[in-house]
Amino acid sequence: MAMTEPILKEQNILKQLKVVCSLCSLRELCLPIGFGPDELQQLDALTGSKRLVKRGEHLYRTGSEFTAIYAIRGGFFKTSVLHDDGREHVTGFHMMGDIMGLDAISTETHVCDAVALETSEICEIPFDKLSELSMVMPVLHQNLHKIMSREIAFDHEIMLMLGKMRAEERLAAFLINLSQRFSARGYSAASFQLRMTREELGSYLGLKLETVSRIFSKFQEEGLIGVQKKLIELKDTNGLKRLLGGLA
Amino acid sequence: MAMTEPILKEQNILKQLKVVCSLCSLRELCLPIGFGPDELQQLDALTGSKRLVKRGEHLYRTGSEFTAIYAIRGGFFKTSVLHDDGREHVTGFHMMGDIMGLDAISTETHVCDAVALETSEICEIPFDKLSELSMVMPVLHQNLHKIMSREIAFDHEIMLMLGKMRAEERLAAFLINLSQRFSARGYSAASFQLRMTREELGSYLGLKLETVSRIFSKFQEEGLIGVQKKLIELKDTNGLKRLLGGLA
DNA sequence: CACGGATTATGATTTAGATCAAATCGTTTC
DNA sequence: GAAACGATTTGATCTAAATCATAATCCGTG
Repeated sequence: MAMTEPILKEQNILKQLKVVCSLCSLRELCLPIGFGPDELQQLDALTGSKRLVKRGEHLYRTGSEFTAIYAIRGGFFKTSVLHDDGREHVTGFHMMGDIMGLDAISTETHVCDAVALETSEICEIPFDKLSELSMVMPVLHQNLHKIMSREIAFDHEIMLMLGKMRAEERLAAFLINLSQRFSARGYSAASFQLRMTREELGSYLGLKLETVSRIFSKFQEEGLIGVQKKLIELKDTNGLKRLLGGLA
Repeated sequence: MAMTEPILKEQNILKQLKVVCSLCSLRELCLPIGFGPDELQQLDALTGSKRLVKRGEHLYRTGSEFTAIYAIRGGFFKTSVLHDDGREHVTGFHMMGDIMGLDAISTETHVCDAVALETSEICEIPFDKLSELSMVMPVLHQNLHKIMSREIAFDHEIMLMLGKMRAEERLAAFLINLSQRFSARGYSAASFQLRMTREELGSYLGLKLETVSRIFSKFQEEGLIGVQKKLIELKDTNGLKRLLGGLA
């Protein structure tokens, strides 16, 4: 066993290497964006541990042990922090191609809740395995760095939004960003279904649900968007961008 | 040359390896916190490229090429985003032991300005060299992951602050956090000098400078803190923590 | 050390968004 | 299909913080 195990391990690593190479060609470690259907099928085949998370279910919870990061194959998640007094703050919305759980590497404990807003499919990437692989695959940990770096830069944009923008600017910025993210994934940039409630959206934007609702109505009156409950249609994207003025 | 270069390169890497090993023992890659004077001296000796940045000078600017990350040896920095219309948003304050520039890995271009708020000393860590080294030093890139992960988690806390807290809560949270950071570095937790203006602090907290000033006065009246211009004395830390209520 | 610009403190007023309230619409459940 | 609950819209009022305004103070520089 002492003799065979290293060899087995080597073979195992090589096999995984191949897997991850494909993954990487599949656009930077599951992550970035814009999977075609073919690529998704590849992804399925490669990452053995695929899992279904039903609407309302937790992918992980604050305080639970960090063992893996998660690439979203399809569906929609929110991440949030819950407080003693019951208040919830939504820290992000995550969709196909996004990676979740990176903020837990430092403490090895999850620091937020991740909840599926619709039934979703994720691939679980055990972090120890990923670390092992990145040692023999420089590209892999370069990509991991990039992913985390991007998240930091994006968070700074959100901080800017929360700290400097007025309510209308925040909602406009959100709609434009969401539209771009859908578009990058091959969906319509002009028309999409919101997966979160007005309250969750308000929590993310630092607004109350009534304010979100009012601004949706106002944007609709002004012909900027069409709103039918959760179905949003961007009718005048440039108009929305103009709202942002000097910001973003 | 084709024969000797690989050997030279190998030697070079080994030499740097030693450097970085020491760096790591020096508390996770320059970074974490709490350098003693001895450790700092070691640090000086190890990282050849030490640099002085005078008060008001830029360490890097938005749009400039990303070549290195920076470990602060001493001093104080702010990072900020500047907008077309002249508005500035401060995204963070950074002190001894902090690492700056990680948000630029993704785009290979800096996405914010870093300005010294007092004359500061930094060690520049060329990123290509660091990447090279992390390939032969797993610990190194694990630490890099941890550092970035921590930054993401911290940013989420700031998002919470900006999105959910009232002005007094924000300032209380800021003072407590700053106190803890000073304390972790061996300085007094109860008494410290602010390096930023009320305006910069307001920008960071999503408040106007007048509001910051008023709340400082209010906290002083209530006996929570002492304020003499930039010198802050925490007189009732528990009182400040109580202000945060359920949050943080 | 005196000048001038930056920084801070504080008062008066305004306002964006929160809060309170109620009606409507959807959707899940029995 | 009716009841019950959650989500959304819209209106009326309130309030925390912004804005406007004016001193007072600090600090760098000639």
